[in-house]
Amino acid sequence: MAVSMPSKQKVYHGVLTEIRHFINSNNLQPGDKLPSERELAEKLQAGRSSIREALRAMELLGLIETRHGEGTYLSAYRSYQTVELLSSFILQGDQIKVELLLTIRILEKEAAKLAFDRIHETEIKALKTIITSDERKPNDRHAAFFSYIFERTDNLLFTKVWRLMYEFAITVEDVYTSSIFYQELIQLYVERDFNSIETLFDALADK
Amino acid sequence: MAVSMPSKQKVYHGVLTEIRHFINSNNLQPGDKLPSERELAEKLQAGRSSIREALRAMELLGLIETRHGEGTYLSAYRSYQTVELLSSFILQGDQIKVELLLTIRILEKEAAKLAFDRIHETEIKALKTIITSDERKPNDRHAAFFSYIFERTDNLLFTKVWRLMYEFAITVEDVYTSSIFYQELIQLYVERDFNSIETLFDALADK
DNA sequence: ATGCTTATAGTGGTCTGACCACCCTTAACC
DNA sequence: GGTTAAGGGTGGTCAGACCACTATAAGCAT
Repeated sequence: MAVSMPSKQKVYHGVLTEIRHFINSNNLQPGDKLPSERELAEKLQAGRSSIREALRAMELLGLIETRHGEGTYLSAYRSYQTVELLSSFILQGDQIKVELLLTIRILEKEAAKLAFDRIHETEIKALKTIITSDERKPNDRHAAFFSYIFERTDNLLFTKVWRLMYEFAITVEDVYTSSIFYQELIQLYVERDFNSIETLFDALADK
Repeated sequence: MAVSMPSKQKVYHGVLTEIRHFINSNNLQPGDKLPSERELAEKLQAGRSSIREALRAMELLGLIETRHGEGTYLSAYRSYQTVELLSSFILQGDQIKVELLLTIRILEKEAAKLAFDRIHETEIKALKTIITSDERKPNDRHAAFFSYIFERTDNLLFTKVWRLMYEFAITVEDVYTSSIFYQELIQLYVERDFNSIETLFDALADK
């Protein structure tokens, strides 16, 4: 019947919070350097192992990047390696692969619609250039095509979700479609036919 | 000019891979127990601290759950605490909150459409019960309502993405809408009016 | 036999100290 | 001046020691 505060928060959780605080109050940007592990341990009054547990978790989440012999840095984006490793944990059954592809298609469809008002002559020309380029592999061309579209949705979070899932997906399967599809989508932009976007993507799903 | 294999993979990365292997080959299910840290250390020929770094990373990702004095278990879902902590890292600006809400709305709209063919008399009755229940808080009612819908999309991944973002969102803002909205959506199910779902959600976005 | 209490072993949680491998800077050398 | 060597700082890893907590089993009283 103790009245004691639970307060059982693990040290590494606290460290995580402190590091975030440090990043915010010092206004650290991607690429900036964090204090060394030993320094953090002393400053936060914790063992170095606890600091490391927090740091490794952040690393796997793609929030930081550690360079042996140099230090720990705030990273801009999730590293590819991490995504691949994560995907191997999550993408185990065949069912989930189907779901992943379906989900990606949904996101791309909505992006195509969200960006509709921001795609005109200039953008259409850029999109055409992307799909006619023979430089890239099909998956990369698909990524470049939709990256361009997502950038015009004005929704960075939406874009990040898509990108994350896309990177998951290509570790296990192909995502690109027939080149006709891209051309048809572009054609809809040319004709300013918003409502047919839905239909175009639906046809893809039934394939 | 050494020919030596780089092989600079960190131990905790290897541990991660080994653990995944262990889970797969033993066909462990959510709720099952993992070997103890000391046992893993011996089995994988690694220090306990390296094991813990891998485990903590997995924990923050919501893949496992550790219970002090008991052991480590495969977890079914991400723990709430972790989501809250993660969100504090990611959701820093106001802009991203707007984007989050928009993205959630998109996911919910698509779920409402995906589940369309699986929602009839029985399901409609259940949905009505959920929104008339006064037991829950608005955010919980919203979650229950759409959880029910997402469960009928047959896309577990899609559901998980939504749930994750939803848990992010409610740590910083309200997500529920006016109760009229839910009733209108239900009405569309009653009238078997698929095409108006899109319109209904669009109206929500303009609000 | 049944139920309760209490020891005990096993588990995660944390810290310390010690090395190693690596990177960069600086000082010494040629 | 250019090259090389040494040192200090950093992450990477390990071993061992405690502590806190939980479940189980042993012992006790009823």
